[in-house]
Amino acid sequence: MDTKTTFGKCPYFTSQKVLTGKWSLLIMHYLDGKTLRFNELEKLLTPIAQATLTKQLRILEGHGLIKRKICNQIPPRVEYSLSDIGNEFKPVLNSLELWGDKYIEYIKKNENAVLNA
Amino acid sequence: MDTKTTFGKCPYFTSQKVLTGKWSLLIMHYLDGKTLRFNELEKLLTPIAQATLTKQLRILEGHGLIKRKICNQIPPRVEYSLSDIGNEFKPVLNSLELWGDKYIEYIKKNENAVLNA
DNA sequence: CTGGATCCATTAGGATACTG
DNA sequence: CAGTATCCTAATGGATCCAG
Repeated sequence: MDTKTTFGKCPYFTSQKVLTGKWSLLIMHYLDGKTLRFNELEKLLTPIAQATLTKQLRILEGHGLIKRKICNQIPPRVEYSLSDIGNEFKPVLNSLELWGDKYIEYIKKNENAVLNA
Repeated sequence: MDTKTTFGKCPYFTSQKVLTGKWSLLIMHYLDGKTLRFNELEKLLTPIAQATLTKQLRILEGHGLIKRKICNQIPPRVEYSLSDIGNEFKPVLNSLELWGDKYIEYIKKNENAVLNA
């Protein structure tokens, strides 16, 4: 069992491959139900570097999770949105958000515990 | 908004921080509902390197997601299991598994599409 | 059996400058 | 506006050797 064998077979390993990247979850979240321009994503993800955002978007697009629509205009306009399989990811985002909030609470309690110790 | 500001506030950013690591999701999955020894995890995660597994476990433990129980024996026995907050992660694992399987199907269809093109 | 300590190769993220 | 190209640094994963 090597990486290539596992990718495309184990759902966890495959997910982890797809979700690598410091910004991937946030991008998926922001595009959830919306269509955003490069510019708008950049602002939402401040302080992300422009080049970094481009790379992350290319990766997600390469994995088929997001769509890229180019409108030939001056100035250029490029719109990003979730693909079909990207939309299927919504339940993961929801459960992740719930857990993330619980975890943040857990951290706070833990900090207090440390302070009280 | 910088990294420190966001961590512990945005559930997505926080989750991503916690879930970094090539093996974290798989470890969480294997420990879901079970208690496993270092040795057993190592076999399940083949071909992971011993040192890598140790590091990943320390990271997850540091984030409070897993518990480490040391049984003073010869030979040594160390048992890993999910913590309370780690157990709360179960819904994420479930939705992730569902999506992962869908995504694997998607990849297969896509390969066929390419072949038929 | 578990895992610490090193060292190394690869990758990821980002700063910066430039372009249609 | 939405990139591309380049270079740089930090972080990650892993191989190897050693130890209680």
